[in-house]
Amino acid sequence: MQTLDTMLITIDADDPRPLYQQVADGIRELIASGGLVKGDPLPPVRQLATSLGVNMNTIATAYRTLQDDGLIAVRHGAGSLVASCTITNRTRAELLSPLRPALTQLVLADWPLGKILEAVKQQIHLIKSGSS
Amino acid sequence: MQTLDTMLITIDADDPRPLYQQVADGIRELIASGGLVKGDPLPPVRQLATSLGVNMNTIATAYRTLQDDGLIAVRHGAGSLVASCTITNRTRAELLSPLRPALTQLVLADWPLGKILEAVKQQIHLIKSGSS
Amino acid sequence: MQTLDTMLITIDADDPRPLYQQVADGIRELIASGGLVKGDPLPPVRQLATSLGVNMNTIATAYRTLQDDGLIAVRHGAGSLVASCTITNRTRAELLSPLRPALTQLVLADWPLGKILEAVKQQIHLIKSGSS
Amino acid sequence: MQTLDTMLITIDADDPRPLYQQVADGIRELIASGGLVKGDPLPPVRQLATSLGVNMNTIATAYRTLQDDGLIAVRHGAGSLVASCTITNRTRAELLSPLRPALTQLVLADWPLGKILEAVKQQIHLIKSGSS
DNA sequence: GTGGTCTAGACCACG
DNA sequence: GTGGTCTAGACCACC
Repeated sequence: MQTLDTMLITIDADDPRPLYQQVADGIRELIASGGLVKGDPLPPVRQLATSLGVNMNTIATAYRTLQDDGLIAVRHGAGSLVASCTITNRTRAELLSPLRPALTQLVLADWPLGKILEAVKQQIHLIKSGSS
Repeated sequence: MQTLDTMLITIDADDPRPLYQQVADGIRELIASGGLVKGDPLPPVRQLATSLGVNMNTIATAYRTLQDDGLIAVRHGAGSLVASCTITNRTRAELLSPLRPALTQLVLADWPLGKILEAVKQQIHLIKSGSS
Repeated sequence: MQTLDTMLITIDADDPRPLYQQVADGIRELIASGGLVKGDPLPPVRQLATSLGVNMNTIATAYRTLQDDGLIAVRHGAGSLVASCTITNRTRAELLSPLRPALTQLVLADWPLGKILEAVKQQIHLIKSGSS
Repeated sequence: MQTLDTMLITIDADDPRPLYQQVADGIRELIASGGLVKGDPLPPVRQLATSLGVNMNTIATAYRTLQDDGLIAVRHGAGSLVASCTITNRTRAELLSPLRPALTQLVLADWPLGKILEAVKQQIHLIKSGSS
């Protein structure tokens, strides 16, 4: 059981992703890292909104996205909580397709295979440990 | 030297990426795979547009993106060509940041590290060989 | 005369209906099935609330809804009871309007008329027999 | 091929459904009736919004709902169109569950089975013919 | 007090 | 000109 105070999500205006997706991705990482486990409550929409300095609706959209993923449950009038820590019902192709352009950039930057794998391993470690 | 007819870029309306980015990513993969090398001409904007069934501006935007990468040179009135086969001027963080959310999905899907690395190796191989 | 212990109402967090309406609908089905008849007492708000694991106000709202239907009588300080087993004062249009979107879904799912009528017959039988 | 002018969707402030759902349900009926077929363009978000006297975002939400159903395709910057005329990937239980409370009301109103079936047949006919 | 919905209006991304 | 995103603020439904 985790207190909500550990919610460390950062919003970056220069990030190409829309704000609500940055928030959703941030919470996904928190769940992936074990920082949030099944049953943990999420902060109220309004609280997280003021805490991150964004609009209420932005957070609501992020929560709706996570609800569609089956990762969280939003209970009208009673707050939201982590419903599951794993994503299922997603095909291998759907999971891998966002990887393609990201890896293409590394190939074009002339990174050798070993360096890429090393970086991937490091990123996964960072995700699982909940760092930066 | 490669003829332009081998340009095999596929556009998918269900892909979350905007069309212009699908086009740009497609050309990036062609360059990464060696299917296009330095000096190779790119098809005229109009021709690629009609060939892919998209708007001319969509292709123009894609070319502009690639120009910003330094990968292609757009010569007003004289067509475009591949200017370089490697991306430089990109920080390690910029290159790795799109990897984060893609890998988070795999972690949430409960893929073990080995399976992820195997998939990454396979994807890189597909990119370098210019497959699917 | 029916004892209250046979109250078998199930609450489902994934149901799109609000909790109070699930409770009200459940009691409506119990009355429609003959599981509760005119004069039968309903469980006290507090008891049903703890029994279903929901808030007291949720039950109170459900009872108020049923009272508006004329199905139950809520006597301050003396418990509630089934006041009638039939709904009146409802226009044909009011009764049929919730059917429209439900049937539209079946039409969009390409169910032939016969299959829909069969399913309707089965559902009515389930309601009248008080099953699942 | 249908012109957009035939879009006859009515918004009712007294309807318990939220506005965006009334719009989505209205378009679902238009598709179910054959008034809109695969490939038909939908009116631009802004146009339908002013035409119905609601906010742009309300229509955008309705369109997003229909997109999630797979019924329409929304193409950023290029309008929306009907992508399919049938709903799939929905379990029998999911399709039938909204029928339960609607039928319960009719049972409580003491409608005999025959009258209910007759009304259901009529409603389906109205849906398929695109009437009121 | 919680989340849901809606509005008006702005700005941006896209085709 | 299209749809997407975001804001500020309001009101309602729900628990």
